[in-house]
Amino acid sequence: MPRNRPARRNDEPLADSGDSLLTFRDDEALGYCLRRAQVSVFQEFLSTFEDVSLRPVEYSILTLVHDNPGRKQIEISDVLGIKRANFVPIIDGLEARELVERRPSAEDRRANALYLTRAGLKFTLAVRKRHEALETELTLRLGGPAKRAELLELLRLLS
Amino acid sequence: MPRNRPARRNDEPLADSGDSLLTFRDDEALGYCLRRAQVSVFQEFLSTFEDVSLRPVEYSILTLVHDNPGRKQIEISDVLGIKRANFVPIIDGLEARELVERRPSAEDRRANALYLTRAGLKFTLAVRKRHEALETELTLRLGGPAKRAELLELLRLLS
DNA sequence: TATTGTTATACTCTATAACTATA
DNA sequence: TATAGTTATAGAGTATAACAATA
Repeated sequence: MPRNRPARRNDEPLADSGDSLLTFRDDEALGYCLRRAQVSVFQEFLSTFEDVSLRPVEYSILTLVHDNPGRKQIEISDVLGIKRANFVPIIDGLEARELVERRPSAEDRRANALYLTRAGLKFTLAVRKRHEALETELTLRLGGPAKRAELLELLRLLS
Repeated sequence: MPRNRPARRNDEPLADSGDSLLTFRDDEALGYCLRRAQVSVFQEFLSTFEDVSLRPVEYSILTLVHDNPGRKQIEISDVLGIKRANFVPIIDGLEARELVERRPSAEDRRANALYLTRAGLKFTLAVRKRHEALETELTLRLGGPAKRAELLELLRLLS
């Protein structure tokens, strides 16, 4: 949704002038603030990886296939909460870029086993490095690793 | 995105059995955890207000118009980060439900001033009550108001 | 019968361009 | 010339149904 106004106190009266700020109770609502932070961090991800055309979901798939080579499409898509029907064109894209390979599964001839190509491995290690730098930057903004851990803990309570 | 697996330690080795859990580094990544929590809380919002067909964006608009009656569409949509073109059908819907009214603006004949109808006011006060209950429930899950404030503070640092 | 990958399709969200009527 | 509201449209993301091959 957002990209929003500087925060203001909700208990301040609304001035009468034409272009005054609006009172906005929702900027203290958990759902709204979660959404705003999530969109902001995702946009930061997008601009960080713009030059290599990498979306968050593709990054997750690459790291997942890297750490779990040979898994079926359905196993990878399940972890990410992506319907198998919607997963197909995403893998199509990664395969067209020769980062990921579909190979017939040895145990189940219905299934595709997913692997990183050599180029995919190199790419994945590189973007993972950049992702770590992004996490470090965000951690700094939060006030250090303890604050980051605190945030992750609280987010987990809502998930 | 998610609806995910029980958390596990990323440093545990991946077992060889066919249906073992996958290693998933991203479940410690800020962006991913933010997204998961946001989706979860939004889904909770949707099921809470399912019987009155209220989406988060509509709730925000109603409270915003309630607290700032007579504002132009562009002023309300700007606060929420919604393009004015996309705002039109949303207001169409709220107007069709007779919760919100477009009235010609006194000062600017290009603009629509937005107001709650009598029914819209009643509806807004009712859903605001239920929203407060939802916030209370989430606050409980976080471990109390101090934890909630902590979370909001950390989210603001990322926004 | 059930599952894997796939196609087709639809619905929501979001983004842009262009039009009109005003300013 | 710029702005408010509107329309049309295109792109993502997400959801379901159905089919072929295989379990």
